[in-house]
Amino acid sequence: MGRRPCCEKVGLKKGPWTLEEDKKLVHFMLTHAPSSWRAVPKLAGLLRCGKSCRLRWTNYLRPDIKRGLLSDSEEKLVIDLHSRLGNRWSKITSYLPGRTDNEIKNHWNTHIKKKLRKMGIDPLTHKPIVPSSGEGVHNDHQQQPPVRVSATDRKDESGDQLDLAADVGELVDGKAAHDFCTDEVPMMEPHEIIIPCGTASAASSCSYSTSSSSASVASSNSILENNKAKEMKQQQQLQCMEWAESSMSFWDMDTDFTDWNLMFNDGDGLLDLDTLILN
DNA sequence: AAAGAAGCCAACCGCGCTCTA
DNA sequence: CTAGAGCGCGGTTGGCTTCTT
Repeated sequence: MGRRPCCEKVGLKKGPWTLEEDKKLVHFMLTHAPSSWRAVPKLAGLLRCGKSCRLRWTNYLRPDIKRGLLSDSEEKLVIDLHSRLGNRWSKITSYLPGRTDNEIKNHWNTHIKKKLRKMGIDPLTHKPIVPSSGEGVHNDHQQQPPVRVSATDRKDESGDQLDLAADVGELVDGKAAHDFCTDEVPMMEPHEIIIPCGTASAASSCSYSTSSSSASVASSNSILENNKAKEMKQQQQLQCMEWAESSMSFWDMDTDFTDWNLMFNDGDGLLDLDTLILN
């Protein structure tokens, strides 16, 4: 039995998003609390599939996204997390507030991999590359990459998040033992602790989690739909609407989206939404 | 200045998981 | 218990930009 496509592909637009589409999606997301992504394009007046909308929102349009190059400390954190988690980008991203899994993944593939190789570290295994005669610089066959755990295995990692969080804390404190040579990849110093951009009250008061880039509105909503969370939902929807209303002035001004980077990212990559919104 | 190569990243694809009826 | 719907995730691709010759 073949899997049905996520939506009827006929007549749906693909490829790069236009300014108009972005506007529609952002406006919709800020003014509604959609219960399913499937319904989003229809309700927002977009000729896109729900999946495409979710991707565009989570990877590009979300207000709490921190754009621009990863800082050194972020990069170090990614490297360390990758050595522990492997290619579990969403997991890695959850430790980098404001970053998206797609962004981290791209950055890993285009920058960090090269950097590590240059430093003599195998990006797969995080072990020093041992040049062997007759073969390339890689010794992938000698070292297994971080074990990719199955979903069922992941269930057994119930304490994973907390344990790793503690590890990251240790990492920040410089106490953790590392799989790779710390001489070559300096660890984070305490002063390098990243202050989540989500501390901007505007972003954090909204239901969009800043602790996990993959925490989409949909996932938030699926949680919120839970009876146990109804009360929270009402509260968060109110907060979200407050944010939306206050921020809608952006859209009323015939906003040029190219200015968004400036709006949501200052030179340090830290957001100052409070200032922006309150003004 | 032009052409080709390399780099980069947004977006797509499809699998697997969870939830629900 | 089962099947279907929907979502999240990771891998891959396509096309634009920048660099090199």
